[in-house]
Amino acid sequence: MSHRDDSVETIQRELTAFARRARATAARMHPELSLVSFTLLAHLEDQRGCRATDLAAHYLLDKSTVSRQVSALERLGFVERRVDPDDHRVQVLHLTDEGAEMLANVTASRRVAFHERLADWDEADLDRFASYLLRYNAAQEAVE
Amino acid sequence: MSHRDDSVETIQRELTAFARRARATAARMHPELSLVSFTLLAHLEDQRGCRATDLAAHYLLDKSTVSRQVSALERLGFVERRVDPDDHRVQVLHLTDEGAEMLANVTASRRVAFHERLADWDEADLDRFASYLLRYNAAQEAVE
DNA sequence: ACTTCGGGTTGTACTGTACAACCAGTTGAA
DNA sequence: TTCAACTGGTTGTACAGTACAACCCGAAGT
Repeated sequence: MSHRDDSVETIQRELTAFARRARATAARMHPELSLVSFTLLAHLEDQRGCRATDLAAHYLLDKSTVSRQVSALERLGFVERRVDPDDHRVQVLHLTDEGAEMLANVTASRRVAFHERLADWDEADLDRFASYLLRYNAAQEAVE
Repeated sequence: MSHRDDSVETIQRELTAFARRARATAARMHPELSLVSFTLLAHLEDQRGCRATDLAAHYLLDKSTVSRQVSALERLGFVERRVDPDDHRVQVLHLTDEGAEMLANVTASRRVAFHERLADWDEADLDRFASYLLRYNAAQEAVE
């Protein structure tokens, strides 16, 4: 097996290991906000509101899944819906103040965790690692 | 925000994005073998058999979860249990021939997928990406 | 011999997910 | 202008994966 194959094998194995663990780790760290909910809230913040359909398309989720997730987030008071006056079918979703606050808390503690894990990396390595992940995910997105 | 913070932020975001997608992608690619089942089978192959408890410890899963996963894999004919003659409580799990074959098939097609995704990477980048992932996961394991 | 320990299973409950059927607005074409 | 097709969203249903707690059984140490 070539060195190249070897590297691909390692990348495959390690990314898989990471994926397997990620949800459980997130759940342990933030029992109050699942990885998916967190992601959806972050997207809402990022986009300053969007439609449920947009979330579904962006994250490759079924619209029913998004509908239920959003309902849960609404029940928790983290999200509110505003009917679009131009098209009464659509509900534009927005973060509430509580949602924004919760998101900020979770983001902050995630940030701390990541910083700890990466504390002994030098800046050049961090930079390269980040760019590799971006490149990998961009390629992934392109084929899905 | 420093360049360092920026890189950490990106790493966090991209790893999270990857994790979110991994299960769904795996399920689409291999409806016959979930990411978890695949991982368990791979571990069995790697270790040439082990106990359910070992799987639970290694993957931070509850023993009941492993018990059910293993039952499913046994029903599918991919795994067999052999009672340990020295301790009648323990069942040593082994891949069956069908299990090994299925694992080989899935491994092969996963390998192809990863090779495609990484086709235009040069060898030095692959090598560094692999080593970064190893380093990251090793650090992660240490704290869990 | 009795207690405690360790490996494993079962009951139960919850989350995340998909698919299909549906409802309610919107839009375009006959 | 009306009706069919489309679009955004919800609900019914089903399933995988997971955890926790209660339990069973065999092993080990006192």
